[in-house]
Amino acid sequence: MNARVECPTCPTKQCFVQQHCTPEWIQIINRSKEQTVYQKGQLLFREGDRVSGLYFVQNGKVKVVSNGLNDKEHIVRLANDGYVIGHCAVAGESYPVGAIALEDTVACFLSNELLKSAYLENPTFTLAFMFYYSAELRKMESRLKYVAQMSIREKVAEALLYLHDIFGVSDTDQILSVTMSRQELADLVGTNAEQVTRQLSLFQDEKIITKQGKDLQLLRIDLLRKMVDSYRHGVK
Amino acid sequence: MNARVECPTCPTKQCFVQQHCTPEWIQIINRSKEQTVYQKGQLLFREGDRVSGLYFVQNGKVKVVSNGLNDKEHIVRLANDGYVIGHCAVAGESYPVGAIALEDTVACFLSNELLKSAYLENPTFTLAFMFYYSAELRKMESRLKYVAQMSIREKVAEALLYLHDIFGVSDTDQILSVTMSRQELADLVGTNAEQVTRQLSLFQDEKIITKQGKDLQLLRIDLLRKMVDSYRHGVK
DNA sequence: AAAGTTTCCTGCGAAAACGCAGCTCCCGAA
DNA sequence: TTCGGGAGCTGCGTTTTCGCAGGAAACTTT
Repeated sequence: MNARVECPTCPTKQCFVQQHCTPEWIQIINRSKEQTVYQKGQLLFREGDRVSGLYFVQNGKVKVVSNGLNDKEHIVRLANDGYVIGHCAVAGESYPVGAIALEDTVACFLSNELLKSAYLENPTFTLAFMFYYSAELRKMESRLKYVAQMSIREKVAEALLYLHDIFGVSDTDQILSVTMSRQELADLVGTNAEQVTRQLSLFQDEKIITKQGKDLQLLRIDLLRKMVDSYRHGVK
Repeated sequence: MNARVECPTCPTKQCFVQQHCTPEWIQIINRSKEQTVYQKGQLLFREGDRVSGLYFVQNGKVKVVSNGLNDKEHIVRLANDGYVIGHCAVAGESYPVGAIALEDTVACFLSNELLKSAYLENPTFTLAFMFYYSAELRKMESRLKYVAQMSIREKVAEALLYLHDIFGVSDTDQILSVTMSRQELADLVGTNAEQVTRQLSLFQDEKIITKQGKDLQLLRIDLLRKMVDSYRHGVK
């Protein structure tokens, strides 16, 4: 097993703790945090569990899912290194979603009690969270619009761009840094695996993407973006 | 015209300013705020405008919209008394959405500069915003799931429940406190006016709702909730 | 390398959603 | 009371999406 990562020397620099807490608080949080290694496919928490704190992704990839109709799961959002999972909650609330590791992942758990004190003694920490949630809200509103009005073709394009935004691509050959099954992609955009497959095949015919084994290479991100952008500006 | 409403005596008790700022800060904000009366249909701000602060709805109803394909507008969210509109933004950002009064509305505008000082000197004010945005984010994630996977029937049911949650109904006869056109309902759920009309007619046939002139009376909220809940728990 | 398992691909009929077109109803103005 | 305009309603043909089913490909296990 890997050694525990200590906050003061954590390489995940975008973590709010490192960015916005005083050195003393970084030490306090480091002592109190619960660091866990999750295997691919393992649950960080389950839908319905009592919310008792927040998870900070130190290293890895996580999907946040919610169960819909017919055991169909809906991917609510995806998280990469430095992202926060779980919402700040008032006492007694339970998660409306579950979180599952997409690959081996290290996450740090901070309890609500600890966070509460940290909020009050690190004003910019709180402010950072406020801005973070506000920004996430905006992104979500944006996605809502897409999912509500776009065709399957546009939805799949949007999903690829979303993966690109969150996880990025390899520097050299534009291969998406995350591997998702057709079903997972479908769960992300709200359709079924067949439609996703069909659309990806079409994109491949059009030389917009190429399949490299299980991975996807984005040849023409500009065209993908155009599909969604033309939409965004009301001109098709 | 109506007289200006002063913060210390404002009847909208759920406003964050009144709830979480010190008396001195309530005075400061009261002096600095810009209070405006918007006529029904008037814009608070336009999509693309530079973000320079937040709008607090003192009294009225507002829809936050974003333009999609073919001039189709998408209603991102609805706001009632005490709700906050506009996100906290980093410098230079512009609104991805516009806001339009659904009926005559009084809103107070606070500039980013003022808010910044208020945040730093009223810790619980900041914390309240953080929780607010977090809660809104959760709601939005939930709506995203619905909109992504539900049938038109379920979407319309969800929309009625959403209106019920935000604006409520008259105490005596369960008539929705807000009047929206078929087109606006369609913009809310991401479909077209015809489907909404059809579905509302079906609901009326099933004695789930009744039309009272332009208004809707919700006879069986339990059945509407069941449509969405059964969905939520994966059992149809 | 062969067998087994899982994921992916694709054709096709069924179902849902769309959107036009024509009609009715409601409300305000003359 | 009548007229005109706008919103709402609904029938129907078209398009899109769905989802099953059968086969191909890829990955695992022995």
